[in-house]
Amino acid sequence: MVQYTPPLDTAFAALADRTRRGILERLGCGDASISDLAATFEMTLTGIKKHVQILEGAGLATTEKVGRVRHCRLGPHRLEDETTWIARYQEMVEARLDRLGEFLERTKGDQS
Amino acid sequence: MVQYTPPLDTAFAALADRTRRGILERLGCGDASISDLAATFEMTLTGIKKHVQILEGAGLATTEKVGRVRHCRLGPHRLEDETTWIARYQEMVEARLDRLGEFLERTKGDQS
DNA sequence: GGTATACTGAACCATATGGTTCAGTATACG
DNA sequence: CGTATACTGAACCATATGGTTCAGTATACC
Repeated sequence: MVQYTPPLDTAFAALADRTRRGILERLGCGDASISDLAATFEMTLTGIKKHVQILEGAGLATTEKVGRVRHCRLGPHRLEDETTWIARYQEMVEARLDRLGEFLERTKGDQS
Repeated sequence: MVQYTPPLDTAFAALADRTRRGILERLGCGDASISDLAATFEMTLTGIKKHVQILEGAGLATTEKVGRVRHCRLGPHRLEDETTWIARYQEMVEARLDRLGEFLERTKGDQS
């Protein structure tokens, strides 16, 4: 079995790390180099590079090497599918609560 | 250092697995037992139980043992913080694109 | 050309993750 | 009481993850 990893997996996994979310927030304030990020998050260049690669793999960051510095920026992925999935989950939870409320409503006058 | 795991980590990590998302979708159609889920996802009871525990830890599912069967249902967590985080990310990406567009607009007439 | 800077890659390490098996325990039911 | 069912827990396993160090390579700058 080839066990293809679905995009939702990679995006959610990328977001499941504090440091990576931090990097994205940092990039929201403007582009940064690997060194910049390493300084900000007190981590080795190699460590930061791995995180950036994961973000890149998930489409949440893009990088471009200019001279000896690699510039990192946000995007291009907008997390549409992830948003949709979560919205559906929220609807399901709501629906469950609605059914519960309905049940309570129905049984309220039913007491013998 | 205690290295406390932030809630966003656990929620996103819980969502980063195909099987766990499948379980949540299944629960959206109605409560299910461990055995039900094991049959649906062709996995051992133990395997399913681990996934359910992770979902429970993330607040995405609740379970209650009645007799010998454990009933699993959705909720209570509504993923509000996760939604908020993603929305902020999306705003940042938009803002980045806006700045880029603005830059292109500004330089368009600037050609020597 | 020589030196400092910025990154890269391989190797390594500890721990986490996603799964299994197998031997229980607890409940239901004839 | 005996047996089937439903789950649980411990042990184990392979691989992934999140980090490091160290030895490069490539670019910038005097």
